[in-house]
Amino acid sequence: MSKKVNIKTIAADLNVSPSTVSKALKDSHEISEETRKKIQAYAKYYNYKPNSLALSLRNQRTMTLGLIVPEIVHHFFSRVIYGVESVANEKDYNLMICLSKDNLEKEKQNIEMLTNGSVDGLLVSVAKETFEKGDFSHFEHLLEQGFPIVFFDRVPDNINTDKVVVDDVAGGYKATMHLIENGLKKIGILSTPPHVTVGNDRERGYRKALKENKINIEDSYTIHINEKEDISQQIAQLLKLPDRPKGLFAVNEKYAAIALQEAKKLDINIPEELSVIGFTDGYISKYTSPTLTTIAQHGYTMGAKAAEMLLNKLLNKTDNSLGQTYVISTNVVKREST
Amino acid sequence: MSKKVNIKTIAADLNVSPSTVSKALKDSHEISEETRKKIQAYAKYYNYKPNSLALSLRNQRTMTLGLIVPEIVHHFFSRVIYGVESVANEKDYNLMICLSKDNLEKEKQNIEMLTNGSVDGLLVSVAKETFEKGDFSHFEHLLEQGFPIVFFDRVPDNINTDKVVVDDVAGGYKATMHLIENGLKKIGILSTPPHVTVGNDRERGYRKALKENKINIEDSYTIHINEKEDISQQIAQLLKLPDRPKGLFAVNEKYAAIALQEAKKLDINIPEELSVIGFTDGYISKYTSPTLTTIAQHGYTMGAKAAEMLLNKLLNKTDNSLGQTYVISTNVVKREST
DNA sequence: TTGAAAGCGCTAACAC
DNA sequence: GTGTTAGCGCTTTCAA
Repeated sequence: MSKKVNIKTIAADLNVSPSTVSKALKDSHEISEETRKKIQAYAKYYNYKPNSLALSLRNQRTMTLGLIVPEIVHHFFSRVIYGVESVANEKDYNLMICLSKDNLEKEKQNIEMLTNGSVDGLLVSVAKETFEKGDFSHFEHLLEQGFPIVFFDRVPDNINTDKVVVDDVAGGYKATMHLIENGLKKIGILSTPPHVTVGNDRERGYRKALKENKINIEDSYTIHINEKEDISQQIAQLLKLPDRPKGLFAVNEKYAAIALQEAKKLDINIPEELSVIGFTDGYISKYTSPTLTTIAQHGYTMGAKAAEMLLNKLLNKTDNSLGQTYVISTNVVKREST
Repeated sequence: MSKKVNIKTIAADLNVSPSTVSKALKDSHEISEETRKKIQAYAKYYNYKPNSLALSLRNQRTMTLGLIVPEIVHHFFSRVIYGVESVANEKDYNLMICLSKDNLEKEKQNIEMLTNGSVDGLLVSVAKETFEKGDFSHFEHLLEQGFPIVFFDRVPDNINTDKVVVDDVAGGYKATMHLIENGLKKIGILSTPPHVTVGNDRERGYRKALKENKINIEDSYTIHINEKEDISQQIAQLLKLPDRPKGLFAVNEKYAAIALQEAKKLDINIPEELSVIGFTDGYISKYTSPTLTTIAQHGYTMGAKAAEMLLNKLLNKTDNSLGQTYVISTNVVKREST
């Protein structure tokens, strides 16, 4: 390993002091042109790079943002990451991405690790388990300390902080309206258990649309999928009802795709006999057959917006207007399944 | 912001010296039980966390690994990340993930940033553009310096370094053999342009299988997809041949999924009239209808293995056996499309 | 125009 | 058993 150059070694080799080198490298006018050129040439030749650790320690800022997501094998979060990354890079910020794997303990560890000086601020989408257990102490602690943090997508309800969310209720409403506008009245929903807020909100939108259109809400048309059991089978049950729905709103892409498969097995034609609409940022959706109509979630925009809010906090330290919430609106992307 | 506690403030508040605090916090036997307890209690109460920047600077190691991937919106890379993460976490290493977006300049920037002290070692899957332009200077530079680095999946050919790869030739061979074993002889391939090594290698495996089985290689059965044009149309052309193939090997999941869609449009029954096999780590594959038979790429294993190799370098500094290559073998995952 | 010194937060060798 | 000091790599007063 060719020995690593740093300011001190440069100074020694050139018989000047470290501070001279430091200044010369920043083109300071305090240093004579001659010395400056000499030092810069040397630094370039030996490929000097300032040590970012030392810089961060010195400047008390790391120029990196922390990002905690529940998972990454998920097109939506991948898109979010892209959004965050673009905005951060523009301002010369780097990104440290951590996975909570929807696990409370892991989330706490991530927080711990990231906030020990490694990052200047945090972007978080909260783990499922955290909601289930209702333990937000790790976040509350950070907020008390005034640590800059912006939540997105899966956000804690009772904490007053900056958030970026998708309007899930409106999304569910739009999805259902899309089916209603296509002349359907018997509309089912594949939802999550109630504690998953996004699913719950989308379901509220669904109910709202039905009510507004004076369509009776048929209890047997609502399935709260239990992911610990066979998903296909739970969906098939709905499709096997003697008076099965003609339209189906799935609160995520996976359920929608499986519904398509099950419909096929049961020889139900899509969209003729059953219209299906999903909710996501569309990845599988384009490759199913038929392709899937969905509610676009705009992950990229969400990530970009969240990063923007965080950077604002970091750069204009002045305004500490807490608890802003930015809502990303959704829209229907029409494909073949409706 | 409640003032941040550090060793110095603790020392001042407790009227001891910083080194006493430091030692007490590490349960050093040099410190009396009484003082130790007192300091530990204080630290706990005020939620003291050692500053990782300072630690890294001091210890000359960051306990974090850098990971550069071309993209993240890709199930395969997501799986790789999981693999890396698991292994790294087990050894208390953190992860810094960067995206090159298949862009040479971005890749160079990432390398620059990560190797300025932020990470102890690097895991890289090389950008497409880097291969196209053949500029590996940024990597060569690091290797000269002895910076620990392990390449995976998309690896530079002419650089003697540690690598983890999938046996793409064998994978292509297995995929083709799977079709042949199903009694097919007219087998087409949806491949990439030749400069994409993974596609090229898989295609070589395809040819090998045909040759070994004395099946004539029909030129019109090989499509080198140009992604800048309409992919569906290029695939449809193959399916519209008067004497179209009965089996189809797609070198990635996307082409396979689109082939399924096009076949459907042309009323070609799958798998009765056409068998399709893809190459990937399966995400879309499970949700198409019919579900797609694929060659499993084992992204998780690849990530885990790469991380393991890197950590080995970092932890047992002794053996610097350069240029190890670990090959991950593939296997057929049978689903409905064949 | 240049350099010495202090300090970011931490630790370890070496006093006391 | 506790404290002093120096140093990881860098910058920034302040003095020369």
